[in-house]
Amino acid sequence: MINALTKSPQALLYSKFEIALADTDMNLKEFSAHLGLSPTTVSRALNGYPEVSEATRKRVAEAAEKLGYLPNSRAKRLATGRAMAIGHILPLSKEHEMVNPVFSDFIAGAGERYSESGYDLSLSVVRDEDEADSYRTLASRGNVDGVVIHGPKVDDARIAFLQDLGLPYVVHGRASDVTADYNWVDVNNRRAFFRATNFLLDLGHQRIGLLNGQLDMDFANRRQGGYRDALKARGLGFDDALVASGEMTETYGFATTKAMLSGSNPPTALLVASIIPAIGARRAIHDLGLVMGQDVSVVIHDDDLSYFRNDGDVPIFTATRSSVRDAGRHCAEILIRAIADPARQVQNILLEAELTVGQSTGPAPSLREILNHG
Amino acid sequence: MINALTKSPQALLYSKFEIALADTDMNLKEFSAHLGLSPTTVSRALNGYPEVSEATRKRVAEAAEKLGYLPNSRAKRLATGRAMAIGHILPLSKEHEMVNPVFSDFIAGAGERYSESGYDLSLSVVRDEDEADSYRTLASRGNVDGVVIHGPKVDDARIAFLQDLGLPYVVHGRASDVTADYNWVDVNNRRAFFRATNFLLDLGHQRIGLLNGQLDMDFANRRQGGYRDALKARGLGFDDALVASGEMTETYGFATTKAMLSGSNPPTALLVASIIPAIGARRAIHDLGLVMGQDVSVVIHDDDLSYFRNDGDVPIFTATRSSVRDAGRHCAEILIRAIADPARQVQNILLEAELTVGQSTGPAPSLREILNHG
DNA sequence: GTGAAAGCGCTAACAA
DNA sequence: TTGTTAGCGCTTTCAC
Repeated sequence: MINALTKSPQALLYSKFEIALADTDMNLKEFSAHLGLSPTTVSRALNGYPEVSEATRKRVAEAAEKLGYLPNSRAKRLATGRAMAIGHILPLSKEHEMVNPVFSDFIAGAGERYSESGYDLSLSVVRDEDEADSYRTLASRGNVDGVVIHGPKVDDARIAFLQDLGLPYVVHGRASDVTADYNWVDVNNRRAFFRATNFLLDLGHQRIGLLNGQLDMDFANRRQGGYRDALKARGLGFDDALVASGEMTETYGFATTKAMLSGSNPPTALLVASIIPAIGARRAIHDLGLVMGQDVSVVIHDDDLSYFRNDGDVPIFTATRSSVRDAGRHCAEILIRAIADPARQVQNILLEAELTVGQSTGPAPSLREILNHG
Repeated sequence: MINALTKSPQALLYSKFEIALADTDMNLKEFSAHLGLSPTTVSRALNGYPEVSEATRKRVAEAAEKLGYLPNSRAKRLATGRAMAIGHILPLSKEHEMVNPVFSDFIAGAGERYSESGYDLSLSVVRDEDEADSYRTLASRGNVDGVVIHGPKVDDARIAFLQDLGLPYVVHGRASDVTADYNWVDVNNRRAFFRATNFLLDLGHQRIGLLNGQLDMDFANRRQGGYRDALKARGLGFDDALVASGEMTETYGFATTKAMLSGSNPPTALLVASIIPAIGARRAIHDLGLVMGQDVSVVIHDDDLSYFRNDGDVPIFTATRSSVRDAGRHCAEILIRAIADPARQVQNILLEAELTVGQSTGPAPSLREILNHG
């Protein structure tokens, strides 16, 4: 097990890393000479080509393992013409420097899938205004074989752009105003908010405030649609004073909640689109001397509460709990297939959100009951 | 400005992307032939070699711009033997699937620096137990020129391992038990918690609860040291019942706070190591019928509150506010230099934390005053 | 100041 | 089933 070839005594202390280091880096030519085979045969054996005899393949695999031979990926990439990397572009605007935490989870899901297929995940952080250039450069220099589009706007320009570029892509989310067919993976935001609104309507609320994200973002737009549809289905109108949209920060939640509840005809319930502004909302309610879950009912939606894991003992409502990580995995899968077969039909995945606490159908439970996990 | 070479009519609609697409991908041979120069000269011109005449350099640069010639990075990487990529490994353990949101900000900072120097950021998500293998593979296949170590443990094994591997690296944080010299960028966690504790001591508190992270993590260990030192300096002992450590979730903050405040000799103040458990702590205080900032003083530490931006109108205390993004930038800088000059002396950067609300020195303000931003 | 030629380490036609 | 040969698109000696 332990092989102290080039290891320092210190490194030997750590069980987790007690594996022999490769002697010295070796290339295919040397490795194949060592085996008395041609580089071609060895390459074929290692890459699973069918024309290699099983005996040879086994011998090669064992020797590679034993000698620690790993093909140089730079050479492989040049020879095959494939980058073996997927690009994720993280645009950073000057106004909101904030990075969406959900991004981490998505990346984690996609990353797992990539490594199964030997793809690298190439992350570029670029200013908003340089985004187009980045895609072009990525494609032109052959740095990536495909990209994932994050945070699509309602009329996102990147889709047409990448289509023209001929670079395979998947959209995490959708762009409602783009009519073309393209690969996407999205959560059913409309339905999630429809149900969350219904949940509050079932409790008897008539005036429900909505704390939404920025409306140029497609997901926020769809969420508002779900909210509006639920009200409409009960014959209730859409009151502008009860609908806010903005960047989802704690400050936003605080200010908006305070303003709504201090208004002339305040809402009796709030539907908050993310846990972050909900923190601010909770504070605002408290500051006004009101009690959450009594004076004001609150339903929180969040795409992924894993970080805020509450194990059911914290009475915040989760209108939906869809796994962002799953979305990442799906995007990766679709993209890997699209790269392998560019003529492939586009694929769309619509993930349904879960209602984790309470039910939006059946007899309406009292808010107190739900707060006590009834 | 607008050049519709190969663009679809649809793409033309979007002003942000109204730049001509490169005709078709062109290689150095074609490009240099087009210029009536040898590939060698063109390569030299583009890479800033001194022996090229200014006239030629200018002509080449302009033609490259005009024709949209970009060198193929796969070929470049093979020829130079450099990956032009930095690896970040994101270990994912089975128990806590959670991805640290701070990671996003760090990555953003580092990424900006990387792109200035043409480096890619290669992000690998691997299971905890495969981490060593990942480093080895990354190095051996030549996928990256260096790596950043995240979340070091007190006696982190990766440092010795990478040292043996000969792969340049920087540690984001430190490993207290590792005596060797190595590149690191860290925040002065000890001092931050020393000051935060003093802040509460100055307000007259004698029993201060600490909600800390997992103690095998180096940063948590140092934080506890700062807390302990502050108490010691006032002749106060360390009460085990007042010190908790665990994964920083909302649940943890809720349960720990409830337990501490329900104890026989409860604390009058809490020092919470992150905003996430602080959300749970706030709830627990409220559940017990206590008022935060009156019955219990709370100081929150957080490495980066940018996401929870409170603009000073939300009375949570920020004991420190160091920019994780800056740390990322520094790490990138050090690593890029280390790659360029492997014989370079190690570099260490210790960032000081800021106290953004209140002061830990001078006359102690009343808690009410501070809550009202006095 | 410029060019010709030989790699970088692999893959993939084409032969055998 | 295995080997020979010619690239992939750059960089980089070495010669002019």
